[in-house]
Amino acid sequence: MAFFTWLFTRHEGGQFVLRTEDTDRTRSTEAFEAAILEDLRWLGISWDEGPDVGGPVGPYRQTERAGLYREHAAILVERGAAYPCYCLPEELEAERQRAAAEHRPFRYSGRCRDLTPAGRAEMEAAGRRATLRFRVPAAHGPLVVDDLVLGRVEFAPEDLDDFIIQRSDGSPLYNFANVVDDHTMRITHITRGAEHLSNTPRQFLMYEAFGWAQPRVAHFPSLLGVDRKKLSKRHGDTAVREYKAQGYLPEALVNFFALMGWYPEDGREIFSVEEMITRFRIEDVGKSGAVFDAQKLTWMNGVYLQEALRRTPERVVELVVEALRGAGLLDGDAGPEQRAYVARVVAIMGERLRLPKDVLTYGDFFFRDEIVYDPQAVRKQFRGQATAAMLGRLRDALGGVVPFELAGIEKAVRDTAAALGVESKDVIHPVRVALTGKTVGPGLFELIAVLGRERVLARLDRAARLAQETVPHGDGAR
RNA sequence: GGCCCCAUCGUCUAGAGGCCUAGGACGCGGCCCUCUCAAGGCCGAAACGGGGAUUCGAAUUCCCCUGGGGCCA
Repeated sequence: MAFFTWLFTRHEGGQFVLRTEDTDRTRSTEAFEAAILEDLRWLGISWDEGPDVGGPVGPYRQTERAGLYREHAAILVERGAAYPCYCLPEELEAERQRAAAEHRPFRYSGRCRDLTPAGRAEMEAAGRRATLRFRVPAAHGPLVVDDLVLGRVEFAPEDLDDFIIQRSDGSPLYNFANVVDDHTMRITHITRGAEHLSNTPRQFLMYEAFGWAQPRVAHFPSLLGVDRKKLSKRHGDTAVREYKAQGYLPEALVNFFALMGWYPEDGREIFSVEEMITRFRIEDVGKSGAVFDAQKLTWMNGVYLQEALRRTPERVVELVVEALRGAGLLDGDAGPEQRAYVARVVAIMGERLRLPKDVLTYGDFFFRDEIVYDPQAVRKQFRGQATAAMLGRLRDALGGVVPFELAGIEKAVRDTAAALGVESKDVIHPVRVALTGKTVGPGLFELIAVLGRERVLARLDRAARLAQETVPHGDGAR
């Protein structure tokens, strides 16, 4: 993906040229491009030239460069470095099948390589439309790729078949289009995924045919899914969208991506974009593909969410509002009042969040009129009449707390426990269940203050009735 | 199928001949702290794919195999 290219150019102080490679027309739409650019921007990845901002060597969309490719294909044909091939896909497929059946490697037969003008005319007359094939030179030394990440890699030219550079409809193939683009855009360093390594010798051959200097290349390790298969482009791109929608922070994503294949010398894992750029060294990039570990990403997001909480709590509030909306616990048009309420909630439980949606597991009760009692929690903390009585007492105590604030609330709870001759926690736990329906969540006193007297008293009442019905099991647990 | 790349805990990785009893991080388990959970602190389980070779000595170099991935089809 564009990520390492960005890191590399920013570190080296070069120009990052973004190009839309949409020769694979089946899945290329303007909307698709716009979405990708938007995601990159959201991640904080910036470029100096590209389809949206233009630049001196544009246009930056391959579909807008069709003429350029045709011109250059013509040059190769003129030089004899490429030739029209009239073989039909079905014929090629048949040859391939035959090769497989006879257990020998499939090579292009070269049938059209030395077609005479008369032979070509015959094919044309038969209504065949030609693709263009690149003629791999017969006697050529080893093709050496001196990769910035992988080191020296050699390919034997005789292993390369004459390959197609232009489809019969005149559209260019990826490999060819890239060579033309990279040269005409004066690209000095090609940085791309490792899956393109095998294309490199073919591209070098084309550079030679044109008489162009070869740029440096760097192949970064691929990102793998949990199945160890390479994350497809589509897959990876939609992933960013999904993480964004789930409330992941872009800085967490960027930090996480950086660690996929590259580690700073001192082993630190959390660093800012600035640090990342200054410390990034292409020679430290690993060679093996890395599996995307969603759990670690989530952990890292927690780290950044905590930082955001300290620095810009309103940003966390915004994220939490989105999560609540998504869960249907907040109106679509959360007004300032509701936001202020969410802010209070975030203030007392923000440190528990790794993802905005964690608000649902720790604090959904702040946003429900009817809270949901976790049966297990009820069974564990409610002891029939005794609990009901205790809740009633606390209700009365809380009813008299003025102002309804932390200190008074805590005193009321602890005094109730003392009056009952039990430990504070023996009151706190059942009360938490009574007010929230669960055994996990923010501190009880804080939560009571945020909930407010009215709701607290109502929930205590309701819980007392529930507790009464909850007869302790005779299982000897206590 | 041919060619190419890769190979350390489940995952991301440190390690560039002795510093390795293989280190860190996420995750996992335990303990502590504590009103619960989370966080935090401490502790723990967990890896050099296999076989040769070089060397006084190999995770580290070389070869083969195996496995995974990719490109071309």
